[in-house]
Amino acid sequence: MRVSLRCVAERAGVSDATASRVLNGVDAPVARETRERVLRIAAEIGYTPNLAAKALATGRTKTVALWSVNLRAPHSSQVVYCMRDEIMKNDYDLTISDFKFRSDGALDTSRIISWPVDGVIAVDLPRGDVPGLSNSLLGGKPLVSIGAYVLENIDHVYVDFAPMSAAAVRHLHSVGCRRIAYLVPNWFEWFRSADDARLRGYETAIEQLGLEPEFIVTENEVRVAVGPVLKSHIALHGAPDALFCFNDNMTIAASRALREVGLIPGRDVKLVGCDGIDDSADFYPPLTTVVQPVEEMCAVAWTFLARRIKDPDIPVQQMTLTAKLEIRGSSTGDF
Amino acid sequence: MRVSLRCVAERAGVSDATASRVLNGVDAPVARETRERVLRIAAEIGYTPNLAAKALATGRTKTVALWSVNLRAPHSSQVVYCMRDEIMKNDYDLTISDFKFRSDGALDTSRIISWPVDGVIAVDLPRGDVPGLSNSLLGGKPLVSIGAYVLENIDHVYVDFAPMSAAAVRHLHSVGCRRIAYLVPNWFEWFRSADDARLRGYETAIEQLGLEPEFIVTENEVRVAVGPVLKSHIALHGAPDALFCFNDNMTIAASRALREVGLIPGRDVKLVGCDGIDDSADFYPPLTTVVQPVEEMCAVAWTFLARRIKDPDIPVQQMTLTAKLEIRGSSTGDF
DNA sequence: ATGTGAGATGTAAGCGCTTTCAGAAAGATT
DNA sequence: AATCTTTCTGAAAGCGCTTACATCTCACAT
Repeated sequence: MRVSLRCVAERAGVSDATASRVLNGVDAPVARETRERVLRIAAEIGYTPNLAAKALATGRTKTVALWSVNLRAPHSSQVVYCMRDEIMKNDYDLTISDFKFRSDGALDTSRIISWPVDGVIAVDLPRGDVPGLSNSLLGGKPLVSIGAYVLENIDHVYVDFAPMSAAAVRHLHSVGCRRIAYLVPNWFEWFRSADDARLRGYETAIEQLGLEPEFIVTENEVRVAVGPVLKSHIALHGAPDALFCFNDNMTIAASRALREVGLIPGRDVKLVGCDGIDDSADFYPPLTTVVQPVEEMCAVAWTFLARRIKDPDIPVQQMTLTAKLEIRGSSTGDF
Repeated sequence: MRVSLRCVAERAGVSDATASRVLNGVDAPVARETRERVLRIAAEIGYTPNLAAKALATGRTKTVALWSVNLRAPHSSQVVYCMRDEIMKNDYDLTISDFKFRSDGALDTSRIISWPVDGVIAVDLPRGDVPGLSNSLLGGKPLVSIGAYVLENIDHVYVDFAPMSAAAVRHLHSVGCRRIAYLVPNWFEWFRSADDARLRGYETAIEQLGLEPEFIVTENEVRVAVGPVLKSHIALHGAPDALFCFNDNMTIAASRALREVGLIPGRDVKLVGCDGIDDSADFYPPLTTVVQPVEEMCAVAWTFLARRIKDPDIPVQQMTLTAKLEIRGSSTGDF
């Protein structure tokens, strides 16, 4: 039998109500003596409140859900952990989940809706078409999204890759590259339709420089798929001067594949990736990468969520941040 | 106003009890017609149960907490994600949290205890001295731990590094290394006292081979600390033939530092790491590493937890698994 | 007819907590 | 001394759900 509020109350010789007042409201009018007695006894018998009961009674939990597409992806986990700090700093607790998809492919939101949390932060929401999602409320729960795709009508922190992917291409051009290919997963068509900013930046810059766009598209399972696709592309068309990669994992996989066909990554083929994973500077060659302003994203997201929790009726909040290009050996050849 | 069970019941013209029976018990005796009506209406008005209420009423949630030291560490996240699959495969839900420490340094377990979950799986529990933890119950909740340190009296899946770290040392010896140093974080003293199996394996093998043990100990913050420490060690004592590294992150950081002092990792200094992070094969040189049998660990842990949830009084369950040495270029020089 | 039991449903208590409301005690004000 | 405040505390309802237990209705055997 767990120790409940009533246990504390009984031993202290007060009613549940009083015990509850002591254990929660700092401001509640309770005699100093009573308060101390209750606190002492609670500590003595090791009382911990039953959160389910508390949630049921109050409708609040001081907990938010952090919801991510794929926690294992380095970038998601960066955001998730930064967001976690932000949330805990603000004295909320959190629970982290992957998105879950139903068999029909739709996002399964039921769990989030049922679960006793005060709000949800969604990292890299896949597209904007979450059923039941409207106006920053997911089944009545405040929701803020963080990601690199434009979403409308919901609170959203948007990271615009376009300027920096264009900058990356120009940078590659400036170090002498003329055949700059975009290495991208085969959600490609989808990226086109979703107006992916990386793609937009790439195409804009390529055109401005008077170059030819070139795409190397890999199968879904990225890490293992990059090698074969890249190698056969090279066999057919020869190697490009440079690879602009959808993310750093692809850069790393590409790097290995290049070596396997006798090319030195960073020398023979320059490399730029995206996201700035933790190992990027320690990799060999050190990776040039377009990093997202993770801390700022998280801080803004929290602000948005806190505001909406306080008042669900405020207008939609959106903010656009830009990424940053970190230049290292993999694109300069200097390592 | 959220839609509640009662809403469904009212519209269907039945009592809450009946509605509840329909929505839960597959076996409950409800007229086919009634059942269908209730289900239809529930779907129509988009009913989702209030988990807090459910948890309060039943004392169960079909949810387990996954508790980790540092989710961002590659190894933890491997285990966490594998464990996640295992849990979801068994039709449970999960919530993931980092360990939280109180200001006095003790583990803060209150949150886990209060939170409505049926059990907890702790990944890499720091030592065994969790207050309130006894006999696989954490404040009355079933708990299973997964990790590389011996814990007593609690359900535990133990990964024994000793045989494989000894094997790693012998392997390095067999490719010609004679000065094989152990690169380890400065929790070192602690590892000694905790009888760290990596260390034990290392020391055993070194002694058997008649070699001198050599330690390179880094400051807490591993990723940034490895470089300076390793470089100054080399400046003072010259470079060892090989580095046995506490984990793959340290291998990667070491690798960079070696290059910075003009040594080629994998050629001039052989490298073996631990954990088998996702990028280890794609790294340059490809990393030799001692991998843990993550899937098996998770499967066993789930079995343990499921059993204890069903019956909290069964005797302590423990199992020892061994790691596996994956040999790649960083130790053979062949890349 | 009568009894029996299975099947279907409703009633009500209770899970552990918060919170409104009202009442008691104590002090302040006239 | 009577009244009014203020301070403190308890009673009780209710959050949304489950689950014994009670009830009622038939179909069927006797």
